[in-house]
Amino acid sequence: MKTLKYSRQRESIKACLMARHDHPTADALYTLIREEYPNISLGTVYRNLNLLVELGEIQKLTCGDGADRFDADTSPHYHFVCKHCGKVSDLPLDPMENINHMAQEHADGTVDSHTIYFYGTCKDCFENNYR
Amino acid sequence: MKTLKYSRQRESIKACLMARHDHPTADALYTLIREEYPNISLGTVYRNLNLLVELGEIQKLTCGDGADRFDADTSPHYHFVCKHCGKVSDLPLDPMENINHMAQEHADGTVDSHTIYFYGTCKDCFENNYR
DNA sequence: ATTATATTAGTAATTGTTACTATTTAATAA
DNA sequence: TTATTAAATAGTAACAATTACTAATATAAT
Repeated sequence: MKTLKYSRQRESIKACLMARHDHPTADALYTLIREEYPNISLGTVYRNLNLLVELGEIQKLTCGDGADRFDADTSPHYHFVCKHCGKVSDLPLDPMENINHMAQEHADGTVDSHTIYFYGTCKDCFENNYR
Repeated sequence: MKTLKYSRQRESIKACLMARHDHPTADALYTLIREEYPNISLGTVYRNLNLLVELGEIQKLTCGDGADRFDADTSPHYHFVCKHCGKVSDLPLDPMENINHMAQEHADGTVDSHTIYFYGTCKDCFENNYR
């Protein structure tokens, strides 16, 4: 079987993601990590992010704009996406486990999870007249 | 200003999408429409789909797997995504307007809409032992 | 019919992401 | 400590989804 081996790069990627609350894209993380590891490759960032997702140590966010984003907080929670600047922020709203059961009643299959993205205008964009 | 001009292709794209309930990707629609317009181009399909989304006549679904999907039903409703085969189906669950207000209380901005995707295993995949 | 402009087909370019490969690194055994 | 094995890497190429470009065509208005 395939056993996991330590890698400085992977540790750095995870540490970097944990230190942030802005849900960076793979490319944004790549730029950040290159300050510490100037010749890390973008493929290494992607590979490790996907691996960490598989291990359940981080989660991937697909919120409709271009690139996927990553979140070191794996507890169930929701996100708020600004339609103007694309910023994604955590929404400390209690997770609604019950809606899986509500959906189950109408679904043609077994429901076991859900994602919710809320869309609107963030405070910054509102104050700056939507940029 | 830019005035809209009729196009057979656009009509065909919309009609084709309205006739389906399986939320096809742009490429899937392209294949379907080529039966009627054998030399329509993929770019035309993408351009018109995006235009129809802007006009509010259809909606785009981004459910995390590869390509975006399109839905001619613009009324607020939710979707069920099978984690095994990727099939996306409508979930006739009453839209929860109230959760925008719930989110509003915790969001750093103005919330005006949301999307929910439910994930699980569809009946077909379950019966076929997950393929 | 003439004109103006939106739309198109076809193609090239871009973006986000994954795959490939020779080299390096980490874990293990001798 | 050195030798062995396999995982991870950097660098690059390939890929898939989507958008941009352009000359030709279709639509609407004059």
